[in-house]
Amino acid sequence: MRKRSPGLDESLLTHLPPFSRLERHQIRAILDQATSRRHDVGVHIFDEGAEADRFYLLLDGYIRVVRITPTGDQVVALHIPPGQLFGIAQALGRDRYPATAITAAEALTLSWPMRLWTPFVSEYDGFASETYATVGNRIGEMNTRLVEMATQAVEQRVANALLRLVNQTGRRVDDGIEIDFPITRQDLSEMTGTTLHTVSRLLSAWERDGLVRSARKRITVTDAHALVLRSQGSAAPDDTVTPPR
DNA sequence: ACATTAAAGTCGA
DNA sequence: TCGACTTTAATGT
Repeated sequence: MRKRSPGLDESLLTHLPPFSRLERHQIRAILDQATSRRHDVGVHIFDEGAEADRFYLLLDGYIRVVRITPTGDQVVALHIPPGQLFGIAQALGRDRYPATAITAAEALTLSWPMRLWTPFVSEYDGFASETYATVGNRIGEMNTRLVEMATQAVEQRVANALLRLVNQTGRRVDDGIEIDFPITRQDLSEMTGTTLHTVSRLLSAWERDGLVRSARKRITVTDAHALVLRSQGSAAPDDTVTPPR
């Protein structure tokens, strides 16, 4: 199941930001300490609150980072695309995972024991600065989502969530950009703090207007520009003043 | 403007 | 065929 990975090619890591400044023999050493693993879709790689014993690099697939409330409601915090580290509790000064990581699509990961985190940071040039940069980006994204939640109407939030997804995980297809992993109305509602019904109605309306095309678990944005307009909203929120033209 | 409830339709394993 | 997913409409706040 889980296997040692001396057979992995160094080129797997050479282009990725955390490792891009390293020598070949350094990457070899890193790979030799890694465990590689394939995960089916929908499995928990680690759970919120569990002891953070390993950190991970996503080679392929997608990870959904989720928090679960006592009543069982899920909130999707963010999605991790291939090439990024996750489960890096140590970088945040934690010894337990702050959220749950679930595969959004079949995934391939490398992982290392968390005790290697400190040596990696001190020995490998650029590792720390690059990983803190991605941590910063994630915090920035969560930050803008916080503002969206507080100020924007549901249609704008869902439009923004969709746009982020196509930007981060979109794949070009003939008639637009498709989200690269299966995603349901429920998932989208959990990302935007609304219900699956509202998401369904919005997607139906957008499909009628030719902005998106969707089948079950598949969403393609066919007119990103028009969707950007929806994400900015035409109607002003209750207590804001609409500036004159 | 949006959630909730209810019902029914559709798709895939 | 069954359950997961989706849609639609009616009604509530």
